[in-house]
Amino acid sequence: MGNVKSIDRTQISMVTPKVGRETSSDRHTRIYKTIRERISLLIYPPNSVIGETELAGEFNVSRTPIRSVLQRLHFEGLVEIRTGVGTVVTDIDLKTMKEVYDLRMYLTELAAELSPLEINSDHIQAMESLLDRAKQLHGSRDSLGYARLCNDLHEVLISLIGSIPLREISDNLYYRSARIWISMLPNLDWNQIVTDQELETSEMLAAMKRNDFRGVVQVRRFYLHCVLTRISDYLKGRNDPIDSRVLSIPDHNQKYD
Amino acid sequence: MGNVKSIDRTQISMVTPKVGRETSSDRHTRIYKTIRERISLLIYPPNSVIGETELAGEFNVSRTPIRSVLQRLHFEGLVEIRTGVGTVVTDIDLKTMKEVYDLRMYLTELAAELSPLEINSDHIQAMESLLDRAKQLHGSRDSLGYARLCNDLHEVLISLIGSIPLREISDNLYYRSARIWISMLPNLDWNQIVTDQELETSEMLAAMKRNDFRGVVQVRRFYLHCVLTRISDYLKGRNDPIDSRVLSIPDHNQKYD
DNA sequence: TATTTTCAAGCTGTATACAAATGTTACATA
DNA sequence: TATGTAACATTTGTATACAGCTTGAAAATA
Repeated sequence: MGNVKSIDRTQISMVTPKVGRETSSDRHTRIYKTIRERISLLIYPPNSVIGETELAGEFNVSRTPIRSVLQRLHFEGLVEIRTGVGTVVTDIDLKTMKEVYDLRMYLTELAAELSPLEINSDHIQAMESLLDRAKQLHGSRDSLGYARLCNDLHEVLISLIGSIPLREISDNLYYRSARIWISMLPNLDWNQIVTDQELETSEMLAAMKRNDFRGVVQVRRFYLHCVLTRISDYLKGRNDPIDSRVLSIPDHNQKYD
Repeated sequence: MGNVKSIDRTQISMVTPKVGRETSSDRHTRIYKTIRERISLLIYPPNSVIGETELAGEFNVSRTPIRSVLQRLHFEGLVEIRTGVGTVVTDIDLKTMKEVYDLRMYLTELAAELSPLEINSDHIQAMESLLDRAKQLHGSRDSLGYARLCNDLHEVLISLIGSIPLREISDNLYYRSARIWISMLPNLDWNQIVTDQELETSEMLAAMKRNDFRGVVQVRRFYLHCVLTRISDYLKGRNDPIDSRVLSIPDHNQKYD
């Protein structure tokens, strides 16, 4: 066996670089999550252009690491990189949206079958916090707060998925479809939306207190069904022909700044 | 409305660049598929190191486009990029392998439910060709030919999936798990494997001739179940403790060349 | 005036020099 | 002999200059 010194050395070399400074990979993840969140919150709305140089300046790096992040977002379907133009936030067409929501509904149920994790007090506390935030949304029409709430709820739910590949796929599909729902909020009944959200959260919380993951995912599946129905109903209600572009309601064509 | 001339101009500008030279995106896809195939065929075996400079030389580009491809393969879990070391082909641990196979079995059935495409004569012809190739494998122990056959069968099957997100996910999961099965071939009964493959293909072909996509995916699911069972059985039969590394049979630690 | 052409500004794509990290190997030393 | 150390070769990570492409506006032209 090794002596005490060699063990100490190993421990030091394991700890030092983590505490000391941010890894290249860590920085990639940080920038990636930041931009992905901005897309999901419509801070970068669909069809807006986000330039590499601009982001490089903001995060104090060169274009190279930024390009790495943007290419990843491109592979995941969140942005489109056009030569000579810029990196454009994608705008989901109707067919893809339907496909993604259908998939999410199936995979949500699957999450309860494929090695679900134990529900612990941390999860329940997180959900209680989310329920509080849902209740506070009734007053003002805070779309951004609602969007953040959706993201955080998603975060709690995927943390219960034991299968890592399934968790990654669920995460990807969520961010691929979330923005379209948020984009529609201005045209829908705010009180109804917030009430639904509050109901969903409280029913999930109740199921989690019974340690009933299947109950949780059934609530989730029903919620997704409702969202998809609301979107379809709204699109049917509009008179102009649906041109496969869903989000032409606000004017998104100008550059973000 | 625009006159004839302007229409002509549009058509020209749409066609010319596609025919003339390879797009940057096309080249990315070509290199990506090439390297991914090499990984799936064990030309780059698990734990082998593939250097950026080496690939850059082979494909006559600089490191930059190669890095783009390798990062994509990294996001998809096929390689691990280690600073100062190189890009290493990943070696799946037992738990992840089980998770991926379980997922693939569920998603295979889902493919028949979610907007399946029509089975046409092209598909049937392709399958008949695959069946021929399977029959010819009986004589010599051609692992590489078997691996190519598996890849080509996979290609036909995902071409029947109408839902594009589901197709992409299925593709990704296939390449994430395919190598481990190929890695095990030297330790298994060759005739049994080839017979199974021939049977799977012929049953799928029969189902396709009935235009029975559900039949096809049920054959596929059963096949995946058999593969998973074979892998588990083999691992149980070995006496050494399973150390979460599955593929320690051949010596993969040296560099590919 | 309407249309075509030209060109310039701004963006992404690529190549490359250099920085940082890793692992090995030789060497000094207890 | 065993061990710690330091130099070195090799690899990935980053910054940056430049090339190629796209778009829109100005200028030329029918």
